[in-house]
Amino acid sequence: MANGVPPPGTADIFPEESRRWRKLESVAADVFARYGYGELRTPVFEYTEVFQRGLGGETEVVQKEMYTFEDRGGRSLTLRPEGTAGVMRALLNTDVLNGVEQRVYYCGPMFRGERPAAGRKRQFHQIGVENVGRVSPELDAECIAMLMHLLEEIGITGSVLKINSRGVMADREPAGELLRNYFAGHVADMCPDCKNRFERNLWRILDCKEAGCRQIVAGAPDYFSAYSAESQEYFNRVLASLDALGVKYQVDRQLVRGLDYYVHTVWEVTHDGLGGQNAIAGGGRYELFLPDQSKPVRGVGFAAGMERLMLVQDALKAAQVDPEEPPVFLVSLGTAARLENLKLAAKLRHSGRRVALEVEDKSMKAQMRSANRAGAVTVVIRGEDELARGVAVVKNMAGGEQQEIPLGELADKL
RNA sequence: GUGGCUGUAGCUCAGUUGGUUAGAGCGUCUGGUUGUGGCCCAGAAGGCCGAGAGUUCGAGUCUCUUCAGCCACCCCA
Repeated sequence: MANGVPPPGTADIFPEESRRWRKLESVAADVFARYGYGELRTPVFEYTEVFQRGLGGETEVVQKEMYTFEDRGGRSLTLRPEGTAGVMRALLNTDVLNGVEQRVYYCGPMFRGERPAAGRKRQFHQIGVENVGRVSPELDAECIAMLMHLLEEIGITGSVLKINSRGVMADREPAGELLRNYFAGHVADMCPDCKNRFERNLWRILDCKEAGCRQIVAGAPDYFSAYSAESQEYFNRVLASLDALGVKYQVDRQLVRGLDYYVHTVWEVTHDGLGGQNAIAGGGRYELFLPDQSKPVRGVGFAAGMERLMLVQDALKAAQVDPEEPPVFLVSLGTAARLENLKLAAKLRHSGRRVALEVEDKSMKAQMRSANRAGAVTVVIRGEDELARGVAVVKNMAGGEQQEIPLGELADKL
């Protein structure tokens, strides 16, 4: 079991790689800040009802992918499968229900009990934003534009934005009726999943990938025309705003998305070269009902899968990391020198420098090797002789030249 | 939940029709005379060959089981 292997669908991220994660997070934070978004950190688990009510009991995520457990107080808790519900729960402590705007972003681990595959982990990480309290097509467009802006800043090119409208809740019935009447005549030819969807989750038939179902879907009536005039106008204004912002999109009437809380605008950003999991980000406008609340929280937002973003960066050879400052390496000859170097290291570190040194008794050759491997640009060498004379030898690794520096001037020369 | 592929040193992998002490490259460590890295050379450490059972005189190699990983379906980010 615990043979250095983490549980299925989880991963250890070692320092070399976690630097990439930090870079991605910091670029995102920087971009979001320009749009007025601040970070909101919420717990990784919530009361189970938060997700059950928030995401809708019919969603597959809720039905079969949640990590739910009981705590010692007998409360049912769930590891968050997505970020929005918890953020909404937290924002109940603000005035969002009265229309006061909140702009927040989050990032961190999410948990879904799926079978792992390329770009799909059980503990995966999302970076997402929520704009809550206001309802406006321009806001939806700005949110989408911000997502595309982020992708641009992290070097992801060639992604495709697909967009659609789910209408408002009141549109579901008439539009759904139109689809139901049409699909009713084709149920016999559908895949087993879609036969089931026909009864329980009609709209999901639209994005079935089964060839037979897609053919049926291709002939489906234009449900958008069954939406209210307001819903149609809302969507058209989103598109107009995107045009104004120069954001390219494809209207895709088959785009439905798996979470039940979406209304009006929904979108998804895909990128090929990821294998089966080609969605790198998705979002939309939502009305989310929380336990004990009669009014829904209204907002718009998106989430991007961090692992997938990095996979795309890999494919594009666009990985970003901040260069590390090379350390000063202290070489010690003898225990007395080592003790002095330990003190010197502490002093330099307190003044902000990166310092590396060998603390085992090693030959000078071995220490120099370590210095080289550590990428040191300057090396400070001290032995009995230097100690006695109050100097240190400073060597430049690139050119190889070295000189003696009095201790008093040492800090300035490094 | 269903299917396919794969499990041999820290890493990437070889291991011939089953045959003695299991290999390479990279990495690590130590040397190549006094206190100097990268390149080169030499040497060393490091593996119950994923686990369990079976066939056999003999299994890294064959069979079964199991676990794990990857990939696909599904679902989604």
